[in-house]
Amino acid sequence: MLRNGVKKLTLQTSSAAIGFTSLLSAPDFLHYSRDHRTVYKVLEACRLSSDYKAASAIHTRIFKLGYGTYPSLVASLVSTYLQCDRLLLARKLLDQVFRLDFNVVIVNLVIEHLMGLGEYGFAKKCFHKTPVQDVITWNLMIGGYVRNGRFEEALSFFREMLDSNVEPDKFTFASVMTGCARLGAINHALWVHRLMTEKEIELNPILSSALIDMYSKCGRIQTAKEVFNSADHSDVSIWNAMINGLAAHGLPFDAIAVFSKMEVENIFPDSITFIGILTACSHSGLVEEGRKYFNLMSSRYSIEPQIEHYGVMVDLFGRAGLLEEAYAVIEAMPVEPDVVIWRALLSACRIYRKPKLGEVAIANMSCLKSGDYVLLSNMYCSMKRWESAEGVRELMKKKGIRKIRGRSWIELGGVIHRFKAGDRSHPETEGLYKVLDGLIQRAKLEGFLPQTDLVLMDISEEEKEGNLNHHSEKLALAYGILKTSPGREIMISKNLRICHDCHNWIKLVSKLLIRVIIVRDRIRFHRFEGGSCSCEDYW
DNA sequence: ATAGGGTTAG
Repeated sequence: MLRNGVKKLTLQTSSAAIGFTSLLSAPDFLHYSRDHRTVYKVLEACRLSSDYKAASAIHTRIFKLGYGTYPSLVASLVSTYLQCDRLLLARKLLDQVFRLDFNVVIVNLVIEHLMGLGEYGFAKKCFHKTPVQDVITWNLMIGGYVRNGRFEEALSFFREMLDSNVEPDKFTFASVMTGCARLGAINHALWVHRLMTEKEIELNPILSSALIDMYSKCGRIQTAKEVFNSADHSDVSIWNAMINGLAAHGLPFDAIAVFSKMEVENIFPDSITFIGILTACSHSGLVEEGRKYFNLMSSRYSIEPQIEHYGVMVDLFGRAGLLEEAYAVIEAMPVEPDVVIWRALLSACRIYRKPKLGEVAIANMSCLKSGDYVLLSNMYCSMKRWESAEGVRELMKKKGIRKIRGRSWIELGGVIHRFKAGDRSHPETEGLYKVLDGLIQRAKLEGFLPQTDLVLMDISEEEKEGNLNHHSEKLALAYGILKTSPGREIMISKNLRICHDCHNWIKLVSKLLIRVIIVRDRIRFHRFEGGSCSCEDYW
C-alpha cells in the first residue's frame, strides 16, 4: 500500500516539478539553474522516483553552487541515496557536510525522511550519533515511532527526554498522547495528562482532540466527555474526536446527539465527522439512520463522499446482511473501489455465507493480505466446504503468506504485558495458564461449547480446541484475573478483531466472575458484563 | 541566497 502511495506521488511530483522532462533531462536543466528552490524541486522528483543517476549529478551541482550545507538539499540527497540503497554514500555525504558545519536542522530533516520510510532503527542511530539534539529532534523520534506503530519505543524515548535537558512542548504531548491512545494504556494516559498540566501546556484544539481520543481509546469515555465539555468548542476536530470515540464505544445515539449539537453551535461538520457518524450507525446496525446521514452529507452540507465514506456504507449494508445493497454501493460509486471496499464486502460474505459474491470480492482485490485469505478460508469453513478452505491454505503456503498472529496486551501497574497466541514466554506463564485452564473447565461445566468451525487448520477437533483456548485475548485476560483483585474491572487490547469463540467465552466469564471485562479490538470496544456484551453480538 | 515537528479517519 505504501508502495502504491509513493508511486502515485512520484508521477504527480515529477510531472509537476519537472514539466521540462520532455525537452531536457534533469541534470541538463540544472545546468541552467542556480536557484536552490528549483534545485530542491528537481531533486525531490529524483528522490521520489529513486533516480540515483540524476541525483548524483545534482549532488555535484549542489556543491559547485556552494549549497553544500543547505538543510533541505542535503537531507533530500541523503534520503535519495538511502532510497536507492546507497547507504555508504549517504553516510559519507553526512560526514562531509558535518565537517563543514554541523547543523541540527539537517539531522532533523534526515530523521524525518527516515521515519517516513519506516526506517526507525536507522533514525535512532542518527539520533544517538548526533552531538546536539533539540526539541524537534526528540519530537521527530517520538512522533516517528508512533506513526510507525512502535508505541512503547515512543514512550521510552519520551521518558528519556524527560531525563534530558530538553523540555517537551505541545508537539511532544500531541504525539505521546496518540501513542497512549493506540496502546489503550490508561495509567500511562493519566500520567501523561498530569505531566502536561504540571508543565502548564495550554490546550489547543489539536491537544484537546488528542486528549479526548486518548481517554476514549483507553476505555474512559466518561472522562473523554468531561474533557470535551470543558474544551473550547470552536474547532471541528474536537467534535470529530468525540463523535469517533462514541462510535468506537458503540454509542451511536450519543454520537448523533453530539452531531446535532454542532448545528446548534454553528460548527460545520467535515468529512471526518461523517466517517464517525456513519461508523457509529454501521457498528450498531442503524441502517436507516446511516442512509439518512449519508444522503445529508452531500444534500445539506455539500460534502462529497470520499472512498472512505463509501467504505463505511458497504460495511453498514454488509454487516446488516443487505449484500445486494452493499454491492450496489460499489457499483454506483464514482471512484474506483479499492481493496478496503472489497474487503468490507468480503467480510459480510463471510458472516452471511455468500461464497459467490465473496469470490467476486477477492477477484477484484489488487493485493491480498493475510487477513483476506483468512476471511476467505473462514467463509468456506463455515459452510463446511473443506476442500475450498484447504485450497486457500495451500495458496497461502505457496505464496509464503502466514496468518498474522493475534496479539493482546494488558496494562497493570503501569507496565504493559503482551501476549501472542499460544504464548509461553511471560515469566508468570505457569500461574496464568492455571487460571485459564480453571476457567475453561468451569465454562465447560456451564455447557460452553468451543466454536471450532472457523479454525484455519487441517487438524483434529481436539487440537482446534487447544488452539482456540490459547488465543491471545484469553491469555491476557487470564493474566489480568491472576494479578488483580476480584471484582475489579479489566481492560485488554487486541491487534485484530476478537473471534466469535473468545467473544462467547468472555461473556460467560464476565458472568461467572461477576466482573466487567473490556476488550478493545482493532475496530471497537466490547464491554462484557453479566454474561452479555455492549456490542449486542453485532460486530 | 538556507530550515525542521503535532489531532480526529472506512
